[in-house]
Amino acid sequence: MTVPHLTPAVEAPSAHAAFAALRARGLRLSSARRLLLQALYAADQPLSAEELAGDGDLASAYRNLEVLEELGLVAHVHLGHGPGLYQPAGRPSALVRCERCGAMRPLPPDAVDAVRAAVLEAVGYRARFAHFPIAGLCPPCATTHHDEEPHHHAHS
Amino acid sequence: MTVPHLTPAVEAPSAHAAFAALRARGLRLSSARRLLLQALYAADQPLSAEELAGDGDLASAYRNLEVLEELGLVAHVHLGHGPGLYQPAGRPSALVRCERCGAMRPLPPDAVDAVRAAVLEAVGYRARFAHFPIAGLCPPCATTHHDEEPHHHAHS
DNA sequence: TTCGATGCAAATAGTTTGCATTCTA
DNA sequence: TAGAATGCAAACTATTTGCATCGAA
Repeated sequence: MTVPHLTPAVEAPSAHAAFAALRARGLRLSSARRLLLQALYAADQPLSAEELAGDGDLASAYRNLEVLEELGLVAHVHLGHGPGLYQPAGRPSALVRCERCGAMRPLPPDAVDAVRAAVLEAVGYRARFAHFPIAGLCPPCATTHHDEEPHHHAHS
Repeated sequence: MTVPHLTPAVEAPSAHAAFAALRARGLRLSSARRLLLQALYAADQPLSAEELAGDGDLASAYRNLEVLEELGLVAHVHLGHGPGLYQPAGRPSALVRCERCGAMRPLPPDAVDAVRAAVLEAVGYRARFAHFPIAGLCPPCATTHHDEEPHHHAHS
């Protein structure tokens, strides 16, 4: 097991680079792993273990994602509800997510810095948004009357 | 069902005030509900449905918490993993939580304002920390070597 | 004496684990 | 061919739902 909480990211820029990183660590490149990594790098958004597993075994997908995360090749995010979502390490930055319609947007680095500074000064914590996005309301949802329909698909 | 996302809080200041709010809505004050509300108001920290249910039925506890939340009497927070935690509405403010040891601290209002302003300016979202705390590392955990033991109990 | 609320059981979603088998290095 | 990784089944946690019974108003 040994799940390091702050693994220094290996950050492979592509599926093939990730293959190499795997071999370098003495791990084996099985077809399941290859497919999973290809799906991961091909996606332009974080995907669930189930989506990444495709037709393959879900348990294996979770096991592989865990390994890849320990290696620092992969990172996951927890949205409000639903499954955790995975993506290549390095991409995450900080996300802001609408609690009402689920719309997500990356928070620009300077804003991240401002938030970090405010939190650090106030309580001494080093804020991290890699695993949990900042929750809020997007402009349309914030404007809309509170008892109407959400603008897209609803979450909590 | 009808789970409003921005219920204007009724905010009863005590268990008895909550009893009154229930009756005012034409709802019944069962013993299960009384016990749950008493546990909720007696606690100085958010508790899980299981903790609040005690010896009583878990399903009923969830059902009651849902009702109480719709009424605006109760609010819940999602920590990293584990069950959702419930507390009387009005208390939540914004929490900062250590991803490593789980230590939580309230974020003072001026810091909350600073964070909200930064997020609003950057992406136009109205940040809310009622359901999901800000994740980060507390001072001791941030200092500690990354491969050592967490300072308390570990989470993700 | 209603109908709201309960308690138990069973279903669901997301994730993890045990274990015999398969396949990579 | 050793042992890493797989695939299937079963266990687990958090939560929800169906339904017959009970009890508060």
